[in-house]
Amino acid sequence: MTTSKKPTSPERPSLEEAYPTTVEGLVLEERLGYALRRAQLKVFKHFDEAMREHDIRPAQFSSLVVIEGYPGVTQSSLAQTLSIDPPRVVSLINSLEERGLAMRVRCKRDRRSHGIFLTKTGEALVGRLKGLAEQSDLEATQSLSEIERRQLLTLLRKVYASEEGGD
Amino acid sequence: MTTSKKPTSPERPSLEEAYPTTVEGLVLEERLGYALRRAQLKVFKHFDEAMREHDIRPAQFSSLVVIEGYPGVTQSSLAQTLSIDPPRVVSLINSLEERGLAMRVRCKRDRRSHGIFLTKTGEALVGRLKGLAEQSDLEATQSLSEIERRQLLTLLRKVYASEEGGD
DNA sequence: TATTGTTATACTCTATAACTATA
DNA sequence: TATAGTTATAGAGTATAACAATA
Repeated sequence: MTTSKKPTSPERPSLEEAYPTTVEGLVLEERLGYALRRAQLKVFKHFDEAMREHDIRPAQFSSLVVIEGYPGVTQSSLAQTLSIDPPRVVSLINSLEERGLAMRVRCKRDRRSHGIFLTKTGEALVGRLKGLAEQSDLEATQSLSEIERRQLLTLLRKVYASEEGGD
Repeated sequence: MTTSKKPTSPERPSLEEAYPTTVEGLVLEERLGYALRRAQLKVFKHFDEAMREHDIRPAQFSSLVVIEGYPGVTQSSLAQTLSIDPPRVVSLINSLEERGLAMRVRCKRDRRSHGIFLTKTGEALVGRLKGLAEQSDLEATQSLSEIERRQLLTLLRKVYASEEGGD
């Protein structure tokens, strides 16, 4: 319970000479957070490669897919859906708008909010991107069978979907 | 194959008025990268809370655990093990050394390299932290049964353990 | 007064290049 | 020359506070 932050003077280990060690097995591999981060790094690396030709970042892709599914979605709703902060949505939509992929349309009923829509260009691109993303996922998880891949997706959803108050 | 980057002038959607939409189901949820990121965010949030009292970041925790398992590990080996870059290891070890948790010992055989060891303080702390981390993982995945949790860990390891050249 | 979107800011994480000291 | 560690730096991603326009 008490904060053990007070550093004692470091005790020198008994041996005088450091010896290089080869790290193989790892207690760390029992930790879920570690496994999640490593797996995510791998999958995202593949994703980056797949999207490089179109210069699309993960958050941009996610935004495009949500806007496609919910044309006219507001920025605040998008922020909530992707669980990112409103300021991030601003630069995100700016980048999509500058590239002619999406556009803001002022809402007449409530002139504070903007609806976001895909342009024709954006619609064409997101269709292609979804195919690339799916292919990238498959390549990144070649070591899994189709059944295992579905199991993994189900388990991950079960983890993040369960809200317990804070989120 | 061709890069469809040339943005055409954005076509205004047919409707004049944007309407707020409620986002519920999501095609995005079929994407592995998205599910991984969301699950990781949740697990890491719990981890942060569990470690706040000791002011320990995920990378610091991982380093402590590896050093505990492999006393005298070199910084380059640690970088490789955690798949982070050497410059990151420097500031990481600096922070641990400043807090009296770990220390560099110059290797006599090859005076370029340092072996890293835990201090007595570091050893005591990492023992406590491992317990907190395990408890945090359990809390973050309350929606999973014990069997499902093991399944998830196995699947994740299978994903990131398979090297295919690039990593 | 509350809400949508925005600006400004800062802090962490990450990646790269260039330097040093040793080999 | 090659390697281990270091320094400096810059780019993402993320989080917060403060502000403008509108309700």
